[in-house]
Amino acid sequence: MNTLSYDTLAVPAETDICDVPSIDENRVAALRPDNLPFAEASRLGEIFGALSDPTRLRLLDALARAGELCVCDLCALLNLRQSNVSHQLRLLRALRLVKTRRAGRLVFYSLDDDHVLRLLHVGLDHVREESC
Amino acid sequence: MNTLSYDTLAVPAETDICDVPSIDENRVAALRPDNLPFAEASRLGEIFGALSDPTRLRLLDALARAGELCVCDLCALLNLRQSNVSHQLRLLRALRLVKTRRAGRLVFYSLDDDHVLRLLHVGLDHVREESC
DNA sequence: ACAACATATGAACACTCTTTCATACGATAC
DNA sequence: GTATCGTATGAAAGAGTGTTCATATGTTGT
Repeated sequence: MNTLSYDTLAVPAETDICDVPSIDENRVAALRPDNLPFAEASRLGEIFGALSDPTRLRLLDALARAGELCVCDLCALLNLRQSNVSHQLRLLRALRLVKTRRAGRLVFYSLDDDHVLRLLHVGLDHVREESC
Repeated sequence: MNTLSYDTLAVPAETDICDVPSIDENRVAALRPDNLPFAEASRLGEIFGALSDPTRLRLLDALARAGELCVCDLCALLNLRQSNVSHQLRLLRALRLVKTRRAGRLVFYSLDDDHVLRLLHVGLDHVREESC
């Protein structure tokens, strides 16, 4: 999960230089203007990176099913240590995938974004389909 | 991107033990049977993990736009070293996100799965929407 | 005030990833 | 066959990640 943010359009800021004589230079030149900018790819990578860990996926799935849950309930439900749950939720919150609501000393977490749910569903479709 | 595969249903195989007296034991008990199994979360995490890297995202985006491209064209298009491109494509191929076609000494890569495209689109929607 | 509870945070360890260089493999052309 | 081109792979360095323990912060109740 990369957090860098330098951009790459036609002329990249990376140190990489292609070491192969390109085969179809016209085609490449035509495609290049529409390249996904590196900064956007990085931001997108952060989101997918948040979804790349089984523990975080189980947390998100639990929140999706329950609506909202406090930290200690998530601990009990998924059998995780409290500090682990807090750390992971912190990461998800930083990416605005999850939001919080305080109720006394409890803090209830819930999904903050509709896209996350869609990503989970599409991903699960993929996983379940391929196992046929 | 975790590659372990032990399972967790009602009774998890992890060494984790919750150290907090649960607040809402009934609610937790009701939710537990539908928990996302750890194995499934791991598999799902692998897919998202493949999408968590900017370089791989740019490769996939390029393939999505071009239909298919050989390794050296991807190098030229994204300004990446050949071995880097090969390594990343190998990973994507292992997850069946990408497929290959040989033509002489060239190897053309293309997207193998429709879900990947949808994941990219939903993800990009999310990223572009939040920057408003 | 204090004690008890829920959550957050910092440091540290083991582990994994990304990228690179060097080199091997495979196919074509001579 | 040999040379050349395109691709794949192994090893290694540096950076990053996930989880844990210990502890801090903040809230409630007495």
